[in-house]
Amino acid sequence: MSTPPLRKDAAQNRQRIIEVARRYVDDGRLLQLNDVARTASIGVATVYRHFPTPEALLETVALPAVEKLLRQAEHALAEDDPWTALRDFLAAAIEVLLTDPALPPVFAAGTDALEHTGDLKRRLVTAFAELLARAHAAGVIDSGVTESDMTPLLCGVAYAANIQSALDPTERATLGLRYLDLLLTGLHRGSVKPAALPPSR
Amino acid sequence: MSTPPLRKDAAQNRQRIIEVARRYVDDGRLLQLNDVARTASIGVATVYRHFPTPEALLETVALPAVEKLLRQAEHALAEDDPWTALRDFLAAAIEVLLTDPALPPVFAAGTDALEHTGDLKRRLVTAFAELLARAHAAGVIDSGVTESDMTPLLCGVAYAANIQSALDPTERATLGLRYLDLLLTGLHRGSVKPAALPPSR
DNA sequence: GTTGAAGCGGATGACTCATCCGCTTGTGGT
DNA sequence: ACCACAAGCGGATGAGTCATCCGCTTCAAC
Repeated sequence: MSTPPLRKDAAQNRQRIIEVARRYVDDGRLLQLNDVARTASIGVATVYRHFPTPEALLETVALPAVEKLLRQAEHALAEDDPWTALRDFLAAAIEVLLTDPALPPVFAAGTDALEHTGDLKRRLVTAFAELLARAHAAGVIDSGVTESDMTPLLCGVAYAANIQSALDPTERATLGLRYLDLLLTGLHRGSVKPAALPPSR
Repeated sequence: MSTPPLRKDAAQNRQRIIEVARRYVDDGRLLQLNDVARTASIGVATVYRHFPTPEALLETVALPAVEKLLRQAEHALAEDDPWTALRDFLAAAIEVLLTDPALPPVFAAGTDALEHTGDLKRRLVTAFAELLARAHAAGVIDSGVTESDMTPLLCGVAYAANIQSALDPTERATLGLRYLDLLLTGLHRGSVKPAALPPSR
């Protein structure tokens, strides 16, 4: 189960591959393993050994962002008001989803389809479920909405904002937050209209 | 501008190609022009002549569905209550989007990127904008939502429902309607909660 | 320094893509 | 009925991508 530590040169190569891939993703270029190998001046086989498929590589590229999000989820769990906690976390998630092009595919994939991120994402989903459960307990959210609805809905919001491909990433993030606001209004239950999201941060 | 009518055999081939492609789409197979050609027992070049790219073919496959939707939009314009009209049309759209796998790409593409459907889709968007304008005029909808938000939001809802890939198409359509309901609640403005969608057409 | 395991790389065969061009067929004119 | 020719056909083919295999190199434990 546990992999023995990588040889020094191997670890270096792996790192290099990830860096190059990150540039590809940021530039919106298609991740092609042969191509990445050439750019990194590394043998094709080496790349394939570390990452059998483009998806696996993408996943690894996305990993830091998932970690960051997980920290934010845990931070949100410290917040007192369940609605604020949920809302702020969702906003953070949307922002990251729209800022880092590596993330949406990871989010859209089923937890178990993920080789490298699976565990991490499961933890994220758990924290997420907890936030949702608290909101439910407080009665501030539509009771028909389950935990398994949240990831798809989040991806849907991100997807919607991403369709406006003419916009630059920042504008798209803003749009995404606006769409999230719409969704949140739909989700919210309670006597008062939920406060709109703060201007962004 | 106007193309001279196709030779009889050519028209036949074209039709055959579309039929085969339709099967591909319905089965969720990837549309590969060479592949379609082989299945249809038609030369590759013939396929490429009629449809230079898989997208063009897909678009043509989607055409009847777009037409159907356009009719529904026009039908909705006959409805008295602006909110009901908008809501019912959106529900119909979601249902079609989730039922016919050829449609989402066409909807997600910019109106002008479409070779064969462009005109039709523009008409659809126009009817759509009219429905939205009426809702705005009646003050039953969030004033910040513009016509150009609607297609993305619709695609987002469809996308969200489609992520649950384990579900069969019918269940996914139901889920999509539920998500649409959430969105509609977010969109709606007025003293009373909007009536939920009827149980499905 | 030696040794064997871990890792490397690029040549290569399988496969997909889309074009080109010599041949066939439908059609409009006589 | 026949002809002429434009419209259309098809598949062979070159360009390009993908992923594997295996002989060679390098690391690190002793």
